[in-house]
Amino acid sequence: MRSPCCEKGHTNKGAWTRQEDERLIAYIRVHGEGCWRSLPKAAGLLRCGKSCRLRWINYLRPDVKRGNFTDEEDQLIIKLHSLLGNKWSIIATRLPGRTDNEIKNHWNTQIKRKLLSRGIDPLTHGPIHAQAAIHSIELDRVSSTAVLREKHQELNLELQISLPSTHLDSPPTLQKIDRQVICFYCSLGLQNSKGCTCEGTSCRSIKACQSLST
DNA sequence: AATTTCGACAACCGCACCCGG
DNA sequence: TCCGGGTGCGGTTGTCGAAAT
Repeated sequence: MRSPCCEKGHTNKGAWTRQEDERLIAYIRVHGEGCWRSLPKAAGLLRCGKSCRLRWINYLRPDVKRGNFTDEEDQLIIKLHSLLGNKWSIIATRLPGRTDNEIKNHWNTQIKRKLLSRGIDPLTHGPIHAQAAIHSIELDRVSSTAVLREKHQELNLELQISLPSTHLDSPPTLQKIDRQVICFYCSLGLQNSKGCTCEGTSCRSIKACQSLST
């Protein structure tokens, strides 16, 4: 059994106070980020390490951009979400100053609604009426799975999460740039990401990925 | 003016992954 | 190779202020 990340009985919860914020900022200014587990005690905070990390990353970090999202940012989020799904941390790396939590909240409260109002399914990024078609087909118990498959093909639904048209001639996660095959994640500048498939390809080294992605 | 509803966002929780021993 | 601690991620909940009734 894993020990809990903190002694719940001795930690504060809920909104952070100004004093707590100041303590955390002061501590990280001196000691830097890291070792979140021991940070609260060292900084004199009655908080769990996770809570400190979250507070710092999402709110106190000096490079956090606050304020409304621009249309350009919205478009980028929609585009990245259509490619990556709910990989908020990866999406956040493409929006300087924005945190994964902020983007996730913005998606759930605003972008989702915006897409729905345009008749676009926020999950598939395809038209909503096509989703309804799929649903009705799936409910059709009389049909065999083979028939279902046939129907899906007939519908030619544009519901697959696919690469932008410029990448359509490439396999799902790989695309060709300058005649070298690099993985899709690296092409987005996401070397080191979990989805990176460069392992075992001509783009094996991170250096290679970085030089190709720039 | 009081109450209710809704939206935005901060924070929490549990799980999975990574890495060192 | 396995195990356990630390950390990060994504889903969910809680809270608070604004708008509506």
